Amino acid sequence: MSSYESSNKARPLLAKAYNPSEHESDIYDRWEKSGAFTPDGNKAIQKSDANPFSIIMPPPNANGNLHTGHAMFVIEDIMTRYRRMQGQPTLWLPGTDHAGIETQVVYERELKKDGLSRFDLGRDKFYAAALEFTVTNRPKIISQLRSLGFSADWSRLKFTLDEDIIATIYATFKQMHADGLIYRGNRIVNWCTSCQSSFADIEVKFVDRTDEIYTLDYGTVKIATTRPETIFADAAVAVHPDDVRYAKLIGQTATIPLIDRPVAIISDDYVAQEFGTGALKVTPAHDKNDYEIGKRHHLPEISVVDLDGKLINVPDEFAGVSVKDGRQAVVTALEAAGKLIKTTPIAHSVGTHDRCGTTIEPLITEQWFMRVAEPNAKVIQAIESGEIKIIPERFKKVAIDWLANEYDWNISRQNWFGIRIPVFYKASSDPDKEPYIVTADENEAKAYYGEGNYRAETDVFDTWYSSGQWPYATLQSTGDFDRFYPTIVMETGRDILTKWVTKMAMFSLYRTGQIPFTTVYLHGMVNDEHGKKMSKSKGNVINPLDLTSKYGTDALRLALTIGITPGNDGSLGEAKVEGYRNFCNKLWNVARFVLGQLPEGYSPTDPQPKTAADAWILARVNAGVSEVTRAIEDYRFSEAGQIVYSLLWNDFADWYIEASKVEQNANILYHSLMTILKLLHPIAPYVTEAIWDASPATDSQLITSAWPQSVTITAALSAKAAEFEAIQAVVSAARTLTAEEQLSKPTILTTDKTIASSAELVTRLARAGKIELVEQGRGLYLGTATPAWIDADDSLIEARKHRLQSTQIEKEGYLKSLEAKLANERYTSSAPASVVEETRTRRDETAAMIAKLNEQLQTLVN
RNA sequence: GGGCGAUUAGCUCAGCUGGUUAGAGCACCUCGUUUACACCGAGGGGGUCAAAGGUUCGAAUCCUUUAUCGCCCACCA
Repeated sequence: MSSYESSNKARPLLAKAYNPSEHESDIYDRWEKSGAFTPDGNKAIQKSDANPFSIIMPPPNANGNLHTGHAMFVIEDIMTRYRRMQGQPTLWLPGTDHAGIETQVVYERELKKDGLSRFDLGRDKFYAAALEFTVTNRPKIISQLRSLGFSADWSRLKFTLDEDIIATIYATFKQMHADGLIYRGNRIVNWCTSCQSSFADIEVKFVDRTDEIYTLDYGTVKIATTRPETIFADAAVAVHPDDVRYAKLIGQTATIPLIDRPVAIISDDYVAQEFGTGALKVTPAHDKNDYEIGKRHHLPEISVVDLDGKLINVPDEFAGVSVKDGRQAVVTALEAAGKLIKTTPIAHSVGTHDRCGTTIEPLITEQWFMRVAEPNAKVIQAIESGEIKIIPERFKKVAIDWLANEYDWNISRQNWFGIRIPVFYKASSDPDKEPYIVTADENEAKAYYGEGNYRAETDVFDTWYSSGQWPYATLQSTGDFDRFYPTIVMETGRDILTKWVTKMAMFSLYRTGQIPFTTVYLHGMVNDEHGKKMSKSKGNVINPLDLTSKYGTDALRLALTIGITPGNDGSLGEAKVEGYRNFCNKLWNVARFVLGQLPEGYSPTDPQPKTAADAWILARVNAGVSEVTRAIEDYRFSEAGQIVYSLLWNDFADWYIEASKVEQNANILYHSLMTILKLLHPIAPYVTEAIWDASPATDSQLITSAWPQSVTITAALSAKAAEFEAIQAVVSAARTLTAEEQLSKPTILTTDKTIASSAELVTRLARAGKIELVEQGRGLYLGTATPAWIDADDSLIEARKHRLQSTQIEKEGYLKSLEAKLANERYTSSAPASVVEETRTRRDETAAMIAKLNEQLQTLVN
């Protein structure tokens, strides 16, 4: 029985080199048209008891361009393709993200070209226009993803602003609100004056900067500050309760310079005695910590910076000035008033908005918050218990630490392009009505408040509030929830572990009572060829599409798989991709050879080994199957790639194909090639499919062919395979000697009948003239376990004398160490038996080689 | 300030729970038109696994300390 189906569709591989662009788009179309990307596209090989496999693709920005981060989705494709071939119902669900604030900024730039701003359009029109802009752009990123060969089910493509997705977000908000997890508060938040919105703590990036710290005269005390422009917002001066210097001042007042307003001197543990003067000006409205102090001491919250970053509620001369200019002006005024005691440079870190780099202004504004403590606790439990597994494991701690320490989450944003928070406020002051109701339906608001008596919330959700619900929102929308939820793997960059992955887990446990995925696989960042971070300013940004157009998609995919480990940064350079292009070409030519050898009308049958080489390659391929399978199952994709690489090139091409030029076994050639194609297909889908397509004996596509199974190798087969290994050792040694001594067609002598009986094979592989079976060796000993010599005259032996001697010394040293090891009883008793046994074998082999070397050197002495 | 990671051949990196004389690709050197492949073949050189201690029969791998680089977190104005 053959595992291969028959057909006559073979198309010869004519091109001498693999040309990716000739094949890729055709193949992709064929895959997609056949339905292979859909969950039951592998119906023919689907096992009835197989577990469904699903991955949700992290949705790229619909307005964005493909970068190396997206290219890393190749890991997801590998898993998807592997599972599909394993006969599991498989779903890789793609989507795109409206990317609220980013898109808004980009689209405003577009508007600016026409001399317009978003205010010219108004909120609703702007939203509609930005949405249209996004929908128009979306096909670009999708086609870029497709060009990378990603076998996602595009028929299920979702968008973060799809109506049903939004409905899910609304339902979650409503439920959370009812459960008391959501509240509205006038609190200090991170405000970006450029984006005109508040942001979550995690979106604040601290950058190290050197600024000036000013020591100011507050009358009774001196204070140190980096923000003199906010002195007008001071509500108190705080000192540490244990600070003897200030003990008697507590309860008295200090005087804010320039405006001569007295403020209380209070004591609070927060103050660091050793910092500055040990006295802190407390500005509740413009500093997060001061805000907390203010709450503890019931201090007034005086705002002196507005939403545009301009000074307000300050003396006229500073009003309306930016924070930066205001600071300078205030310093000048302080100096003139003799209140500036000193100015010193200080290295500190300043919060900036991670998207636009603008310095964050802590301001008090009305925002929506979510209480995260309780929901997060459930996530921590799921991670700690291992219900959610994180690869690499060390990120478990990162995730847990983050979840345990997260403050209430500011979920509202003031940008315009986003999902509006489903709330209506009453416009009148009717005391009988709630100040706001939670609903997305305006009719409800109308019915509740009465026509004209309500207004809609204008804030939108933090983008992570909606994307955090992506797994179940999408699957519910496509009708796949029951079959594919929870998903199996979430594969994403380790940089959004806290921002996104933890949120998904939190929302999912809250809404579905289940984890959203069982395994989180985190990839690191892709750096340039020197391991340096890619950045526009350094000009070392690599565009994956430049590489694929030059070297083919498979080459890029291999480069992003091999040599890259989870959680660690990897490097990508043109040379690496070029190397894998060469590999693809190697495979192509191997296939050209193999397919070219098959007889007319060839129909494969089960491979039966005849020669030692046959047995050897069967064993190698079989081992490859089990190793690659295990590596993929264990998420060791780099190793999986390396194993196939070496199997194809070092084993199959370098040895077996060469051997097959002496004695051919079509079934084994064919079986080996087909198996390698399957093993490589998840990583390099195009070239493998192209070759599969040209193979004579199948009418199905490789993408939906069954993953190979490894079998138990019989003792007889492995004995036969060992014969070939002996041949390889002799051939290699002969080659080395031939090359080093620049011999031409030397004669190989051996006392081993098996080697001698493979005369044609050995001579061809070793480029030897001939091989003779002899009773007694002569000439130059090859140093192999199987006795073999190069027939040589004394001058050559003399020339090799030093080499022989150094080899002898080296071997003897080695032998000594092995013997010492075996003499050590603690070694023989505590090391595993197999390890000890191996040591014994090596000792015996080494001893045998030394004996022959001695023999050889003996003759030289004479 | 705390935490994490990295440090292995000239370069970029593998090396799973400690067990052959430490690997790969590229680069380098020497040969080679053996018709599948020069996007190739054969051979070669190159590493005291950052340093110092420790645990162990055995350490690149585990522990401690140090150094350098990188990342994350953090409320010191």
